Amino acid sequence: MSINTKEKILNSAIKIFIENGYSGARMRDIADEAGINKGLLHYYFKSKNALFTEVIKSSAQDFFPKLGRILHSDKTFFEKIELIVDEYIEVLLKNPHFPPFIVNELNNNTDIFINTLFSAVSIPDKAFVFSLIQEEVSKGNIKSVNPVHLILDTLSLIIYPFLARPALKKISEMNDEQFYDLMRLRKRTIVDTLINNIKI
Amino acid sequence: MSINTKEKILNSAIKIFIENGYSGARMRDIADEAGINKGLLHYYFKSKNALFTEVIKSSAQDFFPKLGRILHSDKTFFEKIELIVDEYIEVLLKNPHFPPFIVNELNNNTDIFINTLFSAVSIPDKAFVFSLIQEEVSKGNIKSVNPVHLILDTLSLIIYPFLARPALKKISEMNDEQFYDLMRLRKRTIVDTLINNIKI
DNA sequence: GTCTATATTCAGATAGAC
DNA sequence: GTCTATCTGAATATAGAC
Repeated sequence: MSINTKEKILNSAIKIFIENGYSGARMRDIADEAGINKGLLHYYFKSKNALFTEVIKSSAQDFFPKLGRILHSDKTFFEKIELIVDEYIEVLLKNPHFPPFIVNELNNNTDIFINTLFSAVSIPDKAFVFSLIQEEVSKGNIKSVNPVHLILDTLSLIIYPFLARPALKKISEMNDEQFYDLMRLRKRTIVDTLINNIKI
Repeated sequence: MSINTKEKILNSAIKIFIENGYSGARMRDIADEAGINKGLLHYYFKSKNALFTEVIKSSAQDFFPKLGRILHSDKTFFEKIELIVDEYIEVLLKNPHFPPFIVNELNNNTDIFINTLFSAVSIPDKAFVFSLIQEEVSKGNIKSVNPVHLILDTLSLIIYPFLARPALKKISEMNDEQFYDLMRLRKRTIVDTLINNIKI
């Protein structure tokens, strides 16, 4: 069945690319993972590059739309922070290989990668996020902060542990389950750190 | 001159490996960068892998020893935090490609990479860092915190912007110089965030 | 649509002249 | 020590049978 096979290839490609990066992933492995042969792979996707583009588009769908919905919701500012931390970490726990994949491609293939990403999903608008923060400042709800730093703080605290995960596991002699537990506990810690830093 | 050539190769290799990662780096490019040919490259370094090992050893020397010296110094706890943030960011500003390089190799080649790293440089001892933090807690100088989270907070805030650098530059329409200025200002922000979070 | 077999390309490694 | 030329192997991509 045509559609089924294409789906199967795409899912296998997501897995292999995300685990190994572009240059580390082999068409051979993707074909094996999908239970088909290399020829058929090229029948559905003209080239490795074309397949990769589809993978970026498809996998990024899980991440950014959710973020946008929270930012545009009618929750309070502090509730939004809490929701972002909670949901982002949950998504990453389900896709722990995603952050290193993004970092790697972003740094090795910047322009192509960013353009593909931007054309595939809607990234929350910078100006909108800035205005959200500045509004809270002028209302006197939070300290006067540079929005760039607040955004960087938030992303850093959430994402970094997933990038350092192999080192963290090795040094702390953790298994996957223990890493999982640590990150779920860390949600509270991150929210506290962020709020401690901006509350009046 | 033998020694000079070997040095030249090593410096070129550091540059090429760090910019492109292991699988992205080509022996051809390293030879070109060093102004020699591939044959000579293999004369000095038996294989790509052997050369890579030397690169890891050599480049990691800049990072970890400095950290250890600060931790073992006789400064106060808060001064140590300030020094670590300051010096770490300075080193990274001089080597902005280093964090994505480490993250990539760490995630694609975990065991070999970590073993090579540990054999090359002395990473600050986990137990020692923990005891530093716990001592401050029992002295009543800082809140009772889980050392793992404090260490993760610190590393996250310092390192993450260098991993997201290409995206940050693109979204904020920054050039290298502006990124540099942002990170120098950010030192103060990071220290404040960390201390805000642990002070009594 | 799916397969096998083959062509092509490219990077790592070696051999051998100077 | 340094070079050029060549070998080998691996991975992407294509051709063509079924």
